[in-house]
Amino acid sequence: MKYSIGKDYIEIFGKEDFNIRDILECGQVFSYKDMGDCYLVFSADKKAKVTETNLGYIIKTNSPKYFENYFDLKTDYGKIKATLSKFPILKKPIEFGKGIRILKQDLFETLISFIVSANNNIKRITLILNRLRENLGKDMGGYFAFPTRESMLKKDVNFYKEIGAGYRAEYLYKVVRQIDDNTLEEWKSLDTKTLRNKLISLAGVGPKVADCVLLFAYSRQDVFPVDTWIEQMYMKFYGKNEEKVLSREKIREFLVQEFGDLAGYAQQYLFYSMRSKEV
DNA sequence: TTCCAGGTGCATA
DNA sequence: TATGCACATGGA
Repeated sequence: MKYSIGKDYIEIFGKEDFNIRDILECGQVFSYKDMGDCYLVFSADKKAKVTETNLGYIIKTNSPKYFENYFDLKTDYGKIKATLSKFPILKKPIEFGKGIRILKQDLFETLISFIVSANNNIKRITLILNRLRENLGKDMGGYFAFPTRESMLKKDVNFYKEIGAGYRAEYLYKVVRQIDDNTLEEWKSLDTKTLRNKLISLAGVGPKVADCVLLFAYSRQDVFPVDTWIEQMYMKFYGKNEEKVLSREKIREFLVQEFGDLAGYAQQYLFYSMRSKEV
């Protein structure tokens, strides 16, 4: 994909491998706002404004280098889609979500966000995360940064309950005490399996949340987050002749095996199309 | 009213 | 290793 970077912008040429709606609404991220004529994207303490143009997109931001990495602009999605399209069940999902790119999100923000996401709905997840930003995030003038671990350490369990986190309040209170400021960054050097186990050891992090953090923040593609939608997808395409429903762990093992190093991408196309009822 | 939302933690066998 | 249940909250 062709793009150019300036001091305060990135210009994307072409729309085949970059569709901001697909990217933001495919379920990998909660920190954005649909403004009608553009999207505002927030990550950690940074902001970008993404507007569609005749030729492609223009991304206005003070941190173009950061968002070049965030949007994973160096990866050739045409190639990934060509390879995955050989799987019959992926043909339609890829056509439907052809503009998806898997983001490289902030580690801490992704961890906290997906802990909040567990057994929750998108609307409420966004609400809780916005309250976190407004109460604990740095005022960046017009928007709030995602809270730092340090700012979250200052609050007790009650605070997290008051902003509507429900029983996840305990998890939030605990998790910021289980890691220090460098932990998540240091874990980057670990292999996927070891890293996954480290994540699962944290409060509020089980297999599904761990896989989401691995995929959407650590850029590990050899994972396959299995949730209610993927469960349905599995039953629809693979589980027809099975006597009893497989456990999520078994489904995960099968799908990682099936798609190998591209499992993460495959998952996102499938998830997006299932949730949009386009399969 | 009941069910569900991108599940996790814990007890039990 | 696998199964069952409780867990806050709000919308459909």
